[in-house]
Amino acid sequence: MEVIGGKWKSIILCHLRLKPMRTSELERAIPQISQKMLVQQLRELEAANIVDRHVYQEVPPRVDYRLTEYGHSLSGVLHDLCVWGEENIDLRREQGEEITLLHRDDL
Amino acid sequence: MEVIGGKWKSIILCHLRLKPMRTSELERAIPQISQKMLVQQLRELEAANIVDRHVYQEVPPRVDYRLTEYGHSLSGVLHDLCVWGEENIDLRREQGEEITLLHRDDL
DNA sequence: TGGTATACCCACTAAAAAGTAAGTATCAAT
DNA sequence: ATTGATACTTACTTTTTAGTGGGTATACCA
Repeated sequence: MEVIGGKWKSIILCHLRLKPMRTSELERAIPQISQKMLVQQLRELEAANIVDRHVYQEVPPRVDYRLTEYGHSLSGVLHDLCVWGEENIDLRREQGEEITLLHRDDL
Repeated sequence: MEVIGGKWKSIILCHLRLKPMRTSELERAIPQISQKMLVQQLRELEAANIVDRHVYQEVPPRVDYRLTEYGHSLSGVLHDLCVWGEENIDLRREQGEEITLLHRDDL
């Protein structure tokens, strides 16, 4: 939980699980996140060796982030959690709860 | 993540996954948690319909907590997360990191 | 020279989560 | 009347996490 906890990490990871993504792509994919939080969470995931920051030697600058091999070892858990979460949301929606979150449409 | 996030919920759930437990048992099983946090987290898990608070009509009072059926649907994910976490800890210990947490010995 | 594009970084503030220490309620047994 | 056991509450403080609004650096291109 220390590694994937917090408001944003699991969401970021769910995106990166599918393909490497650039900063700006992630920003678009997760519109609610601020630049600061995005960078900060990516740094922490990098420090935990879950994602790899890949810099292209180009101008204008280009960077993308991808799961490391170790990060991929989380993929299954993440997927299951995601599936559970979506069922969870469905259940709660059926019970009339209003849920407007970062799920489903983003993932 | 809203349901199982935070510092304590996943730990509590990992215990309850195995068997119903009383307040005092949980306190002993998770020595670092304060009474306040334990009760507070249990209340939140109850509100999310993940755990069920079972009161015995006895004196002195007796209460235990157990996963609801819905809570059990998390059991698999929780287990996988736990396994990943332990591998994670092993890896980091091999690399000389000092980790003193609530894991392994408690679970 | 100024504009564009990308990927940041920094200082500050606000909000949420967690921690601490003490108190409450019940009722039986002594 | 006091103690003991259990399961909480409450008030308060500290720490952590998240959000806001700005700024920086590089280098091409007109």
